[in-house]
Amino acid sequence: MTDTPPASAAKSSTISRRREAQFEALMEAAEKRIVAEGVGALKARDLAGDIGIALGGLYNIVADMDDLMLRLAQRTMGRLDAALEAGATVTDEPVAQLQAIALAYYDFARQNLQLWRALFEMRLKNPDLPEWNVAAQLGLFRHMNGPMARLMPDKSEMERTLVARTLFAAVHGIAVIGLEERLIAVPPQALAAQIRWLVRAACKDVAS
Amino acid sequence: MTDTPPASAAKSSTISRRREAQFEALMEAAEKRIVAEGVGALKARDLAGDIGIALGGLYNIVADMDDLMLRLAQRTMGRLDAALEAGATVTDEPVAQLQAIALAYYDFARQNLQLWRALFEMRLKNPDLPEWNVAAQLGLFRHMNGPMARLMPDKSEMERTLVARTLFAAVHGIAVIGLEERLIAVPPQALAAQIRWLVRAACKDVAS
DNA sequence: GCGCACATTTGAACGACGTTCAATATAAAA
DNA sequence: TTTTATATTGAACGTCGTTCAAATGTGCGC
Repeated sequence: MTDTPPASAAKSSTISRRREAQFEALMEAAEKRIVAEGVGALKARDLAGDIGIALGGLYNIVADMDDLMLRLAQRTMGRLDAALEAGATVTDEPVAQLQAIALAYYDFARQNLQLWRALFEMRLKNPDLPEWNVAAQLGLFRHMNGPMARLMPDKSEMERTLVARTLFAAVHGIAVIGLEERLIAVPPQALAAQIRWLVRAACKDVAS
Repeated sequence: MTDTPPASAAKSSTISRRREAQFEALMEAAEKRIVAEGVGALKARDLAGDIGIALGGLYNIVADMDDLMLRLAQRTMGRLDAALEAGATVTDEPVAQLQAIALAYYDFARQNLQLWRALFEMRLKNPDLPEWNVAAQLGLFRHMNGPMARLMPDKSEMERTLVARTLFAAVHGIAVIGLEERLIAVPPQALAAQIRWLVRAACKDVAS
């Protein structure tokens, strides 16, 4: 039994229709619970009850809880990817584009707080992620390729991706610290302004 | 039984000498296990065995596992604070000082990877932290006050702390993403260069 | 309709976990 | 020594993810 990719478009035989429906119901139930109580509140028994199957039946839909969480992460990253895509297409000035992507990331995190948190807070028994999950993560950076190429046309691609990752990571850090409710809250608008400023400052310095 | 502050310097009566020694042994055993296997591998039974007491005896030393982890976090933050302090005193040029603090943070994270990770990865039953832990977190920012004041003398203090937090968060994000071994590794030296660059770029832009 | 092979679903049971608490051992006081 | 307070113990409890033999359901040739 190998690692099943998220969506196998191969055979839609009626046999697995039921399974797909169960899987979808499971995902939605899990997302509801995460949104309501955080990723730590995901319990096998609760989920089985939510979708009306016996406890053991969960393991016919997903391999285990780690698998469940990785699928959820995949969904969330899919939505995040769409949000970044939308952010990247509102303008075509490179700096403004990078700012829009950064703000789209922050807005997504804020409006999907628990699901976004679940991306990092899930503690898997097996520490190394399946390739399809790593690929989805790395795929998020692709939205920066365009503006980065126009911003630093003389630099090597390696250097560009390094800078892109640094920018992305910095914005991620600002979101993480800023949305941590255990510390003093900073107004969302002020945080957005900070993100805009940092991206602008970094771009100004790096423009070759 | 109220929340006990980390170090009560009040009475060092011989009565609690034993307890202090047990506490110290417990902390060291816990840190060893975290360093070796990560914070997820902390088990009450293992720790009790490590320091030679019965399982139930743990709850005479710490209130519960959450308490244990918060104490560990306090220790780690103490060391981190010292590392930042040391970084801040190698020069007195504001930008270089901020860069040094940022690099000290990154170096600490790299050289104390698992303990540093435990600061964020611990999942507590009770989500809100005790005041002494929040205070320790916020205290880490104080090393930036000096250089920030010299860098932006005309801005309000509120604005300065906001920028300081943004910078800190950005560096934190770079460390988090950079030290995540599940993604493609970036050489530590390159990451350090990125941190230096970002701090420099931000300071250049913000200098009033 | 009947019987048979196969797939799916079930829920009791298992081991690991954090936590509790009556029983026991140890130390202090009288 | 006897009595009282304190510290330690480890069996037991509830919760968790996971397993698996048994029960139930499904499709098919006759």
